Amino acid sequence: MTKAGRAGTLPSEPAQARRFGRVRDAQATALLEDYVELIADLLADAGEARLVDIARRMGVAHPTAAKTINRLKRQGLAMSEPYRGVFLTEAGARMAERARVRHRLVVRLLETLGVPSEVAEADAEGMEHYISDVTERVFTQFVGRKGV
Amino acid sequence: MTKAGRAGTLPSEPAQARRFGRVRDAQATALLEDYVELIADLLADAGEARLVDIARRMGVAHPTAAKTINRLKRQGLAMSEPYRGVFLTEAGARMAERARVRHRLVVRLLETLGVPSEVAEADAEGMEHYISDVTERVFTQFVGRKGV
DNA sequence: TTTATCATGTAGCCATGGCAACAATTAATA
DNA sequence: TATTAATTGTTGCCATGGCTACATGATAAA
Ligand SMILES: [Mn+2]
Ligand SMILES: [Mn+2]
Ligand SMILES: [Mn+2]
Ligand SMILES: [Mn+2]
Repeated sequence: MTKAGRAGTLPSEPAQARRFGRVRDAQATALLEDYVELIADLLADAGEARLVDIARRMGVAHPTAAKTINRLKRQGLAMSEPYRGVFLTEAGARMAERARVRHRLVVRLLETLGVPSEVAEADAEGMEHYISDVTERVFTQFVGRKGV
Repeated sequence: MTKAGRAGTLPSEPAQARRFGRVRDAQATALLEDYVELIADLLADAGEARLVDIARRMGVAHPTAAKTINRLKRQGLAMSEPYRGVFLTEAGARMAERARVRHRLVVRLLETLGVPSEVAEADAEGMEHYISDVTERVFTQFVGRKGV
């Protein structure tokens, strides 16, 4: 037996496996997205993105930030000379821009639904990485229809 | 200089660090939540939760699932005897229930906004772990007002 | 121009979460 | 019952993403 049950709430095995696989993929890029987004913001806002500032804003020790930045460089998303600040490649800048758009969209969606700004910012920082293109379009429509 | 800029889009340093810290915390428990939720579903649906089935549904190799289940046991969320299926402790069952509620809520919210069911299920699998209590309440209100 | 401070780099440690390969046990079938 | 198949366990590998401690380079103060 053990196979019968009551046709429960479980999705099909391949479908569920696919979903969890997509979550793993998204998780793998989530941190990189946050880094390039932050670097872009620092460049725009302060003219440079220093390791110390990146580390402080991410809330991690500086060697942790250094390692992640090396990973960005290996993946062709960032560049830097020793003891100089960090810059984004074309690809990095594109990723940052997409991340920024999605970030602000999710914040706006949450605020439109009535979530307080501070909470919206906090929750968006996690949620933003798991939104598909389809959902992104739906969100855009919704915040357009409602708030301005 | 380098400090001036144009009072840009950046949040305060401590606020931003706090947010990223919360994201890291949520990420750390995300996988555990998915496992206990799946185990609960398998128990309800098939009467037992076997390692093979868990691994297949998670889309990972069985040693990967075995390691995660050991972690669940270490954290007092699951129990199992060698070569028998996996069960949840009180704490594990509670976590599963909360995960299940949030999962379905996020799916319903997305569907209510007009996201197709299949996409809603996929996106919810990632988003669900980053929703604060406040946002959860807002979502509940919203789907209550709208849907049904 | 020394000297002190600050920023960056580097090494090594740990836990997580993937994998493949092989061993041992349990269940199914011949 | 004996053999085969399936399940579970175990080991060892890798990359990621945290940390501390220490070395080195650059900047600011004395
Ligand atoms: Mn983020
Ligand atoms: Mn962001
Ligand atoms: Mn999930
Ligand atoms: Mn879930």
